[in-house]
Amino acid sequence: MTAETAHQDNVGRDQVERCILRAAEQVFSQYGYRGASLQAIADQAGLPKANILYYMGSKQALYIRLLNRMMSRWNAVLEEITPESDPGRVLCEFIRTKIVLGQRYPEGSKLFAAEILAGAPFLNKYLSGELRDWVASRAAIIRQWSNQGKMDDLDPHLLIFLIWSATQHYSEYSAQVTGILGKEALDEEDLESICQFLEQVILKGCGVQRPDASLATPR
Amino acid sequence: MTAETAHQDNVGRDQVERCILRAAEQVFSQYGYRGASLQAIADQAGLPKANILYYMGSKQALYIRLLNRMMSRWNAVLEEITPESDPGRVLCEFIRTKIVLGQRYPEGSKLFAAEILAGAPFLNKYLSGELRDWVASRAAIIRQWSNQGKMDDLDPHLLIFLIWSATQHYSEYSAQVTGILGKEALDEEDLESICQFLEQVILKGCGVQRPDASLATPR
DNA sequence: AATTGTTTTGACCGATCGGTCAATATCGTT
DNA sequence: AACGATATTGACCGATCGGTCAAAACAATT
Repeated sequence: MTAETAHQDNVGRDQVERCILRAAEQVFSQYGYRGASLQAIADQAGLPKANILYYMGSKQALYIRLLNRMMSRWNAVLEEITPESDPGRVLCEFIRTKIVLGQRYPEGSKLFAAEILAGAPFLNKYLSGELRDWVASRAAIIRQWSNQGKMDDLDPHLLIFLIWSATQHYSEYSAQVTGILGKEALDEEDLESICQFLEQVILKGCGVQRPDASLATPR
Repeated sequence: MTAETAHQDNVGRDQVERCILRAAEQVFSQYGYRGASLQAIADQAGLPKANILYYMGSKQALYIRLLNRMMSRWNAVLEEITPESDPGRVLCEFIRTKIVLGQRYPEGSKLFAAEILAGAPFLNKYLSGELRDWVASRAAIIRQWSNQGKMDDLDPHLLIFLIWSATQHYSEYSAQVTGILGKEALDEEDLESICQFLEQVILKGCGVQRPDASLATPR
């Protein structure tokens, strides 16, 4: 048996839809938009193919719905960052949050990655619109930190890219990481080591002091 | 017109094969193994579909041939590394080489990425075999550098992953990077900035001195 | 029990998939 | 000019693609 089916004992639309979305996320993340088939999604969900279309309308609508859901999951990241924030604390939180998100939604992360690989045909407006603004505003704050002497003078965009890539690696490239480390999967201990490593190297590399718990600013 | 075709004026097998491989690399890198179609590859190469199969045998054989070609391109990286090497020099070369390879073979890089995203169905033996050994041997040398006090005591595997992810980002995620930076493509100047940034942050983050050209060791 | 609206699903559509094959075209050798 | 070897290509195969549709099953209200 592959996954729990929604064939029986469902109570409402929501449960069926969630089941479909979960199945679709798995299939799309593995094979990308074009490589995924509705039949494979239907099999994964334990439903006939026609039922998928009844609930989701079309393959494209289902795919876009998954993309939007994944984007919304990332919206909470780095929301409350200000020029007065402690860079070390913020960067640590950034790294940790990205790692956790990648582990919580590995299929969603891979889905996004596949979309970018394909040239972002459905996301180019988002990338050069909302996301660009998001990055620009955070970059401006990081720039201020540099000017205040809180950290080295670095291109904030490249710093954000560095943290993105270094953290996403462990969800999107999990097949490579586990293959090389010889593990079935990454456990909590591994993830903690990875967070510690990235915090240490990146913060030190930026000339940022690690946040000291005993001297922690209240907020 | 999309690409130069091999339809006319070819001189031999090699040229036709190279034309097919180039077209196939483009299509596979965008859509992954399952999402790519032989018809799309044929159109890209300017040849009838049957001709692709005549030269390559099957879709899978063509795909595996592309994977092998990409792996062989990476073989030269970090070949001549020893415990006596200067860590700063080696890491800089590592970063720079990976960036250059990613720019020279962007489709190949994306092809590899798509294969990993799909769970590495064709590469799992390579990942947990040759590549694991390659990483282990380099990790052992990095470990010795740490013991010699040449750099901080860090998990060498995670350091290699960091450099991989940070550099590959600019080829595999080029759609995201250019979208956010608002550029058509990355030029030489951008790439030099990226190399400088990564060298500075990662080397400093590892406690490695940057190689000073004026004090350069001869080899 | 009858009626109405919502789900479920198998059958089916034209298009495209990877792959085969035989007919044709081209070429090098004699 | 004739011939065997190699390339090229359109036609075709069964399977699968995304999507439609109507009939059946189910649920809820009267």
